[in-house]
Amino acid sequence: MSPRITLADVAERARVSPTAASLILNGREARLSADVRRRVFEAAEALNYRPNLMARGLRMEKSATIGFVSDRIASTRYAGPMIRGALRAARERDHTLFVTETEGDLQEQERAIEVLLDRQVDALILATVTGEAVLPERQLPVPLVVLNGSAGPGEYLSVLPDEEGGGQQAADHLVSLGHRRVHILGTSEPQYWTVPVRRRIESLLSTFSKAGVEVVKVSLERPVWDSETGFDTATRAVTLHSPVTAVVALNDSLAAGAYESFRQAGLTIPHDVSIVSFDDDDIVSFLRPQLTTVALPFEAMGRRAVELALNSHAVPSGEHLEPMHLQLRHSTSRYDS
Amino acid sequence: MSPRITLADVAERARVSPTAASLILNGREARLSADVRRRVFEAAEALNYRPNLMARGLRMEKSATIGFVSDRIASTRYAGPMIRGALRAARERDHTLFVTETEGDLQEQERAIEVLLDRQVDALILATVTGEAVLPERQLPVPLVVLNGSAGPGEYLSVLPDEEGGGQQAADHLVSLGHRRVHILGTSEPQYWTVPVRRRIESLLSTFSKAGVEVVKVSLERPVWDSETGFDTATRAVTLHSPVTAVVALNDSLAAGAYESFRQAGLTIPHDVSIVSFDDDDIVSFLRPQLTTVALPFEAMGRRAVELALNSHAVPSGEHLEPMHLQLRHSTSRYDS
DNA sequence: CTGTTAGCGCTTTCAT
DNA sequence: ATGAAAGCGCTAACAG
Repeated sequence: MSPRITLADVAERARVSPTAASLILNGREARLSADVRRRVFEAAEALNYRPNLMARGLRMEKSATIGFVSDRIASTRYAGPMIRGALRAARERDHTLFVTETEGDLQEQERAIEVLLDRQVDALILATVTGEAVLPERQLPVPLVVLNGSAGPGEYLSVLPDEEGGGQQAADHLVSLGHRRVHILGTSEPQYWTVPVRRRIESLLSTFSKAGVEVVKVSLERPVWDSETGFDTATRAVTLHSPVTAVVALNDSLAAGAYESFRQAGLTIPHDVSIVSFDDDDIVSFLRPQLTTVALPFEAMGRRAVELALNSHAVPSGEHLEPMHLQLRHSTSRYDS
Repeated sequence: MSPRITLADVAERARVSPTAASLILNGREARLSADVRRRVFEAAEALNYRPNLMARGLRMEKSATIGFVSDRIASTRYAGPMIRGALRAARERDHTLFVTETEGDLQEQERAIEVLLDRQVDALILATVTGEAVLPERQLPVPLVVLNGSAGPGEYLSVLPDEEGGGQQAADHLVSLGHRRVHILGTSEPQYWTVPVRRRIESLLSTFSKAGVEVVKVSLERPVWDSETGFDTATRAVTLHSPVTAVVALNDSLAAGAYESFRQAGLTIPHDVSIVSFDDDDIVSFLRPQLTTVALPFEAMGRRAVELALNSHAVPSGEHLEPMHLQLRHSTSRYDS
């Protein structure tokens, strides 16, 4: 009933060739006469012409489309901001995102990539929430950027938080407040560490060490960063050792557990114990006093991923680090020995 | 360097016409000889042929694509599960999702819809987090389903949580536990109520009323459902009135605030006061004792939205309600008068 | 400066 | 049972 308006219709109405119409509507009309231009625009307007992007894509061998494949999108709050950042950057560049989720299944990842390539995406973004991506073996016909995952040895582009800078900021903050004895909440055996986690921990350790601050270790009961673990382990850290004056929680869930643990132990934050954390998860809004934490720059990372994906030719492969920022709130205070 | 393998290549290698190859690879080969079939499959396999979905879409005037436009995707945990449900349903049907975010900007919504139509999506899903969608004025060339928003007077399809059923479950639960005097935390002046909210509240009210349970009203200080409000208002409800034995929080954030409020008032959950809530937000995992809450069925809704979108011809327009489910946990107990 | 022609890769009449 | 040819809507060579 509503036959699609095509470029041919516009051209006909403007009494020019499709070529002219195409040129003009795409702003490459330097040469066309003003009168022709006007007629074309008028016709397009009158007919309410909209280009068929599939046809254009077919012809140009470019779809103005990016495939975003994520391991998890719903079950964590990480994916949302990454997608948002990617979406914004894509929109600014007149690209649209195909979004898919693999649910951590490698075979599904392969399948998703195939399908997206069949759709002629111009680039792929492989986002992970775990920090570790498994890359497709084969050579891809389009650029791939790994988002929030280390790239491994290949020639891939990857975008990661600058964990080293983040760790340093957290540690420096506590050092500058005069703390001399701290606990890092969430450390488990090194074999469990993903690359980003390792960087975070090592940066913390090295910064504290340089400042001569003592780090008290309490090994995790389970290598899981949830609030239960935070509760259990913080309790032990407070119970079993001569008191630390500050703790660095390796993520906000651990910190939330620690809050509860300290409350039950009768310890006041930040008066009795300071706490600084990582991630700046939404959940921190429930904590009182408000948690000082080093934010994971997910939105910026998502944005960066599409920027890189669309400029892969002009950009060195390897890791691209996005700065982390300390969110100063109210869970830390000066330690007066 | 790697020239795309086309159907023509496959046909050539199998020494058949493109027509035959197409027919066979699409399983409409009833007529072709077994030998030809074998040759085609072999050739496709050998060349690792993959169809160009843009070309197919152009020809078939069907893209096997759905446009998902959401007002908010990152800043709330609602969108994630809806997208996941939609993603899963789409995948099962060999469709791919374009995802966009409008950030609540109506003009951006129009723009997003235009772009998706230019991309020849077969259907549109308009998801909201607020519960209220503003629909495009004009007649769309493809089916549109409103996700988590009431559809208004138009001929649209919409998917909503069954708030009435959810409200009833929450109220029935408290009634069955013997509570006779409850507070509904989060009610503000009716002019602030969105359609879903109104249904939730009215269902609560009517169920309590039928059971002869007294509902204590405390008007909200601000019409905002966050934990601060929950804290403030719960405090007042406990302070200003003869004690209620149970509260229904209209969402989990309010409940979280109430938890803190009750704790400070020296009230134990569920011993002194029972609390049941709505949403089953991730944040509830931080609450102790664990919160009994009526889950919003977002994933099922997302799934349903694509099912409807792809079968719009065979389905009555109007609202489609997805059941809500009470998650029984540990924040309620029997009231022994 | 402008228009004609061809072709992106696919599916689909329509002949054979 | 099989293939030739047309055409989806667009843009890029190439002529004029």
